[in-house]
Amino acid sequence: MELLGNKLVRIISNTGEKLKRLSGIIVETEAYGFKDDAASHAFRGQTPRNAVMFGEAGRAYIYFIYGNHFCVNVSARPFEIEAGAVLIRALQPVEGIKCMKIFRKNSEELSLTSGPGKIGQALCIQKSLNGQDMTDRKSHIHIEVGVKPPGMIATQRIGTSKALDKKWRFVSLAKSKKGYVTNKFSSRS
DNA sequence: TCGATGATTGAG
DNA sequence: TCAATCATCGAA
Repeated sequence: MELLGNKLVRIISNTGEKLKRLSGIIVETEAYGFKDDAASHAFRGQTPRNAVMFGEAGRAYIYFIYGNHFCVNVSARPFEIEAGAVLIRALQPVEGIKCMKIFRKNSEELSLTSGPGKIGQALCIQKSLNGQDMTDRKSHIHIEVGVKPPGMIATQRIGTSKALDKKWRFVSLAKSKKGYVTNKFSSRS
């Protein structure tokens, strides 16, 4: 996927002190489409929550799930009419690791951002970031272009029971071996 | 309005 | 294997 290897950057301004910069290399993503994709939030049409998926590409789509977790997406539309987004599932932490550990309550580096909800915690993601332009380096959450990893593989998606035939989960093979990505490769039948 | 549910995580 | 936990959505 296009996003793999790029850097997700989160800038936080707390207590009026200098801006803190948290970032990580994107090592795992999942794509979600429109009406042909039953697992997508956009499947049933546009709602206030998924409006970003129908808007301009390159925006942040932040949503709250399971009562506890924030997930980060980048809106993307493969073709004019469609809606869609790419869920960022895992990062390799780069900047502000110490800070992330605080947000994540002192966990190990490998498990800091190895899951969608964990990224939400580690990067202090809030709903107010929804709709931010992620192509603008001034945004408090944005993408910086990096180097594409050599080995990328596509697998079945995780965490949803719908449209399992679509192999739209993309991971960087090298990073997955190091343990930076979610480790549920086999789903229970 | 009300009830079901989910692109998850962490503990048991 | 299972509970936590709540915003969102669709049906009533």
